[in-house]
Amino acid sequence: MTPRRGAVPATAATRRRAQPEAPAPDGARDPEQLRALHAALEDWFGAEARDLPWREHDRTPWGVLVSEVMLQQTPVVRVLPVWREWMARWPRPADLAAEPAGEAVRAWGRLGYPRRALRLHAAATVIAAEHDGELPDTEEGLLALPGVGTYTAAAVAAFAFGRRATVVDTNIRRVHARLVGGEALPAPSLTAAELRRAAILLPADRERSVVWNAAVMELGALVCTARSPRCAECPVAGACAWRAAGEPPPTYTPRGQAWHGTDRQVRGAVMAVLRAAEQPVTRELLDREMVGSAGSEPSAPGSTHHFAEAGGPLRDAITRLHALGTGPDQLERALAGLLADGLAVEAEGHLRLP
DNA sequence: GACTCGTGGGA
DNA sequence: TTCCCAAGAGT
Repeated sequence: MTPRRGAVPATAATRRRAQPEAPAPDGARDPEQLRALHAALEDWFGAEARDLPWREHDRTPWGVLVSEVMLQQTPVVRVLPVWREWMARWPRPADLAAEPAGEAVRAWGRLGYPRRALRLHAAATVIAAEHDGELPDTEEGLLALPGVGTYTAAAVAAFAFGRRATVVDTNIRRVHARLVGGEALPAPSLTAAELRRAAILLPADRERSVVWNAAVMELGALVCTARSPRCAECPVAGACAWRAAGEPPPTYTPRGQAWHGTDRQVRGAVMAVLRAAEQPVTRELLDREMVGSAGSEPSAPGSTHHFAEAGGPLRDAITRLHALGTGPDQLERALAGLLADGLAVEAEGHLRLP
C-alpha cells in the first residue's frame, strides 16, 4: 500500500505536485488521514447539526423508527409536523397497533408512498405481539420488521441503540462518492463496492461510529448536496477527491420518474379522496365523477348524492381526481393496485381505508 | 437488476 | 414551466 499524504501544510514540495494524489477509490487511506476525517466531521457535526426531535435526548427507539420510515424518500421539513402528531397520538408501538391500519394511512397525510404507513402499522403490530412492545435492538431483528430494509435497520441500530452499524443512505453514498471516490455522483443503485467502502471508513470505536454515520448523512443533506454543493462550507473540502480531480461532471444522467398520466398519479388522487372522506366512498361515484370527463365540471359534491356534507378537503380531492380525466381502464388498474396493496378495502360497493 | 410506489418545493 | 430529487423497500 502506497503511503498517502495526510493533512500536511502545503509546503513548496507538496504544492509542486502536478496532481494531488488521489485517495484509493475503495476508501483505503492512511490511518492518520482517516482519523483526521473522523475528527473533522465530528467537530463539524457538533457545531452544525440540526436540532431534530428524533435526535433529542428523550427520543425513543420507536420514535427513531417512525422518523426513519417517514424520511424514506421524503424531506425532513415535510416529515417534522407529521412525526410530532404521530408521537403525540401513538407514543408506543402498541398504541398504533391498537388502531386500524387506515388510521395510520390517514395520519400519514401527504408524505407520499402511503404503503409506508401500512408497513409501520404492521411493524407496530409485530412489535406489540411478538416483542413485548419493545423494538428489536439488533440489525438482524430490525430487518425482520415490515418496511425495514438494510438502511433503516442499520440507522435504527445506530441512532436508537448506539450500535456500530454501516449506515448507507443516499446522502452517505454521495459524500463517499465525492470525498473518496472522486466522482460527482454515486452509481444509480447501491453496489457491493460502496458497502465495502462504507465499512472501511466507519470508525472502529462504537460511539464514534454513531456520530460518524450521523455526521456524514448530515453533511450530505446540508453541504454536499446533489445540486450545487456548498464546498466553501465543507469541513473536509481539503481532503475531497472530487475537488482534487477538478470536479468532473456526472458520468450518467439520472432517469427522472414519469408522473403525468401514470397509474401512480391516479392512485395518489384516489388515496387523497379516501383520506379526506369521513365515510366510505361509493365506487359508483368514482366511476361516474372521475372517468373520461376531463374538461367537464364534476358534480358538485353535495348536490345530488351522499356528499351532501362534503367539506372543503373532500371537495378539493374529488375535483383534483376529476381533473385527471382518467380513463375507465386506468381507474380500474389504480383501484386494483390499491386493493391489492391493502391501502383500500372494498365492501358492498364502497371503498374505504383499511 | 429493473420496476413500482407519492408528494411538493426549489432551481 | 419543467425538471430534479428527498434518511428506500419490496417484488
